[in-house]
Amino acid sequence: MGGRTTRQRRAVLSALAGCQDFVSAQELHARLVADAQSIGLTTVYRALRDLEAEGGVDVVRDEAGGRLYRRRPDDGHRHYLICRCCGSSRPVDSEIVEQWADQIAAETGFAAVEHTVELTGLCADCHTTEDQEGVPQCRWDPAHQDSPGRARSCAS
Amino acid sequence: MGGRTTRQRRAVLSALAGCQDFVSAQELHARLVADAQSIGLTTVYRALRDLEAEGGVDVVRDEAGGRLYRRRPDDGHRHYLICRCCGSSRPVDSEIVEQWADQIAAETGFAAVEHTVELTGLCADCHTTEDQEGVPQCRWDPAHQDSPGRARSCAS
DNA sequence: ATAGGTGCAAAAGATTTGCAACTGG
DNA sequence: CCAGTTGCAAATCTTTTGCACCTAT
Repeated sequence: MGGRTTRQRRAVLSALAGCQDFVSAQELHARLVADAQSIGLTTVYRALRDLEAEGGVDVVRDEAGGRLYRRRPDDGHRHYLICRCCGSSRPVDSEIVEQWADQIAAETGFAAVEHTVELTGLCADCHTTEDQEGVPQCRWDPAHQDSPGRARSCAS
Repeated sequence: MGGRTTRQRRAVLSALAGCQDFVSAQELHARLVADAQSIGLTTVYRALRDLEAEGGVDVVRDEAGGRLYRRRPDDGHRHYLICRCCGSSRPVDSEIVEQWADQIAAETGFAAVEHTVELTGLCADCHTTEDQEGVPQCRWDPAHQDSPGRARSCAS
């Protein structure tokens, strides 16, 4: 990344690397603090903002509109399928969608067409678990997951 | 819609019908007030929240994560191509994406897969206008459009 | 030395909620 | 009548900013 190499930036990068799935700035900060790292929430926000600008992370929004970040694979931007229950995520092949977007661009005369695609569902683990009495309870919504499920998605 | 038929609900529905493009709760409220309608912002939020729950509107998020609403065509949910400059929107054919999403669901074992797709670009009008010196200035971002462009998208 | 980075406290915004007053059916 | 609606003020919550103080380079 462009900026200076500070202890804090390194910590954010490292914490991000330890996450398989999407995390919010707040979550990442909480992890860092829990890991005895001294860093301000503001700094985490700024580091993630910069990383986003540099293309170092992929971003999605949670149901409340908040940003969730995930380190971007080396091979460029990707789209993900995210479990609404446990928060686990996996990149999906989106060639078709990319082509579709290009085609729309050509047909409509719009320029600089960009696309956002988010897939959410319930992963095998989550919908297999016998709690299928109606709608699953844990949701991919910050308000309902003050630790459960999503936790498993990061290393230490 | 389910609830009671009050003057306010009717006004919201009507204002929404007069909009071709996506509007925020705040914008809709401003329009209503400008139109001499007496209605509280809170009420507009509640009406839109209810409409969303009933499937009466399509929703997208602006760059800041805020919700933007648009009356849903009678033939079910759609995806849109929105101009980042003037805010105009048009439904696009997304059959391919729907199928793609279904296929992903089948391949991954995820259940209840839902998708969000947003296409943004610069419409013919906006990128034809000679202001092509570099990046267009007006953006599909609430912070940069305190009236220009987007205005044209609603009737009256 | 010095531009860039930090972090606290405060600001900003969008949306929600408590609650008492109101009203459609 | 009375459960559903309203609207104002106040509360939430996430993200941004002002500013004085640090620190890689």
